Amino acid sequence: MKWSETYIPTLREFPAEAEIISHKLLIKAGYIRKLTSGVYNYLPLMQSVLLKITNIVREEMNKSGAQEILMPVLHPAELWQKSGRWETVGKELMRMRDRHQRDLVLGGTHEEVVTNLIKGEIRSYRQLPVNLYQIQTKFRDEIRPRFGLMRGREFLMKDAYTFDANEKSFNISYQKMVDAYFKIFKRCGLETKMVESDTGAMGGKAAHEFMVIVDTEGGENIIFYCDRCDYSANIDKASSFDLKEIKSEGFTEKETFKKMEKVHTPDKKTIEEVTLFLNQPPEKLVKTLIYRADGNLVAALIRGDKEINEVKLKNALGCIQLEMADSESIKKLTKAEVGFSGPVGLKGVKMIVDEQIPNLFNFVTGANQNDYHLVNVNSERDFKIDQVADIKTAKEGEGCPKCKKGRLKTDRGIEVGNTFMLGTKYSQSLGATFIDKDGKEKPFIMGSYGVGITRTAQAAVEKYHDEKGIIWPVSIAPLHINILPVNIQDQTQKNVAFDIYQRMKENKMEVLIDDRDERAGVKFNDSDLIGLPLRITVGEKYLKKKKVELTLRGKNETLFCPKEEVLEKSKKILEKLKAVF
RNA sequence: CGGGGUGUAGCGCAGUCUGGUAGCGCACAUGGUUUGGGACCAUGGUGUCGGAGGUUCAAAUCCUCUCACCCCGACCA
Repeated sequence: MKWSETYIPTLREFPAEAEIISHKLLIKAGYIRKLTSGVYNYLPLMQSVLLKITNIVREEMNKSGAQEILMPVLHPAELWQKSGRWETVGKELMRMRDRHQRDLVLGGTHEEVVTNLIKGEIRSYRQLPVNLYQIQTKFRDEIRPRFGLMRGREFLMKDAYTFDANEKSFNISYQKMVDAYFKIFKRCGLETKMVESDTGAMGGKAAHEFMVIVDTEGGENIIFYCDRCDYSANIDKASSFDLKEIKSEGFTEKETFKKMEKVHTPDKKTIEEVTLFLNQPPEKLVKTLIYRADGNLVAALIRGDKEINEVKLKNALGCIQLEMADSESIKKLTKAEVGFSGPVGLKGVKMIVDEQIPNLFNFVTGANQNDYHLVNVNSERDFKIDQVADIKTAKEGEGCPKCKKGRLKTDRGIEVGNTFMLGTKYSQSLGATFIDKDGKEKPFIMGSYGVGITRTAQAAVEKYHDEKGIIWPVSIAPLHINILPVNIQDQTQKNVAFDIYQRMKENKMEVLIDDRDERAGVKFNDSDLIGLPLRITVGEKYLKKKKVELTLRGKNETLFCPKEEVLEKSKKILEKLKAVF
């Protein structure tokens, strides 16, 4: 490829619209351009990267026995109504109407369509298992698209769906996908961590996410892992136990119930204020948070030093919509300002408490009266608990729920893939069944598996860059080599550069030649910016000695070699780079 | 949806408070000098000032409405 004939619109300045480094670099280096919020054009270099990634995905999927298909983007609303997701997915679902006023959906995932596809056609357990996948554009009406391709409204995704006759077979299918995913990301140059995750609107029994660990702001997800065993989970799933509960006496061993008393706490609303005022540790306080779950008010209780995890709360309540109640509703319910809510005497609401609460004795709560708190409150004696559940957010340093010995640590990650154990949620709701060995009709056991293609590309940039630009892993670099004649006006330089270029092309090497009549600085900077792994500099300095320079992107060292040997040398270097992945 | 902010040349921005010829840098075009890390000189082209309405002799500037985009939060298959 000649640079002069390729659309690579690099910028001198960082774009104002981008926030994180990978987004800035993709725009500056001429890989992507925004059309509208969360929607991007992929320019030639980007398209090449995406093809590299999809090829890797395709190879590994095919190896695992999956079959590639292509399903429609446009779905009838009816299917989504049958599965229930017309309601549960809510506003993220991109909806539209046709000229007959029929509701349609722009697919953001294809469980409904794929289930419908095999329904009635796969009738026997003998035809199972089946794994179908596609690589296709997906639509999600994100509330706030951001970070370029990280959270777009339109993006490329590989999605796969498995159908099995029984749990045993399903577990094998699931493991195959997990193995394939580790291979896919590894081949893309990305180490990933597999973490337990919430199933969300997807439904099903369990789910995992594949995270690229980064230490930049691009890592949107907080993941927890144990420093002793292999436990790891994302923030919405991670559970933990509190070391304090075990260490400090009085929390687990029964204290004697003290008499409940009302104390005057003027203007002390926050945990911090009450803690200071009453000289009690935050662990002795209990927060009462009023939520609205599918329209009904719910009181959620949690220890003062913990944070509620709304995903966990939502799951525990089994509701679709969950939001903090507005202050008017709270005042009406508690007859007090927000900040003085408490469980004692609260009527007409479901009382859900975190699993730590039943172990607490003689704690402090709001009194449902302005400027008053209650001390020495005890559950069951002073108020009734309707439900106990883990509804708190895990914190770094807390105990591992799996091995009980290690402590939890945190990392920031970019979710590049996910896998869901769907069970029979979709096969049942859409009536997709087969006849099993025993002659009985049963719903398929399903799994679904996604890889964000565009997100993976950006995750690689977020992971591999320096102050000058992108440093692509060789396996997904748009091209391998950039030949840079320092001064294209110089006939010798030009001839040598083009000679190398021609020979490399004849050898099917992936090569770009910067044949632009630009000054050296511009070319060097652009070369670093677009981030091809190997640069071959042809300049006056060393040409006199019949030598050209080989420079690895991201490394400072430069190798000199006679121009006759550059082809072999380059091949060797690239082979070595490839071997790393 | 709530809070904050921005829309002026291809890109980055000034000008808006205090109404009076629409600017700067980069990029672009032509000519020349230069040529190993974002050159220099000269000349030149470039705008519905996001849109609509209003106030005014006069609006990028003031008022009303509206659209788009960005950030924080809620949300996230």
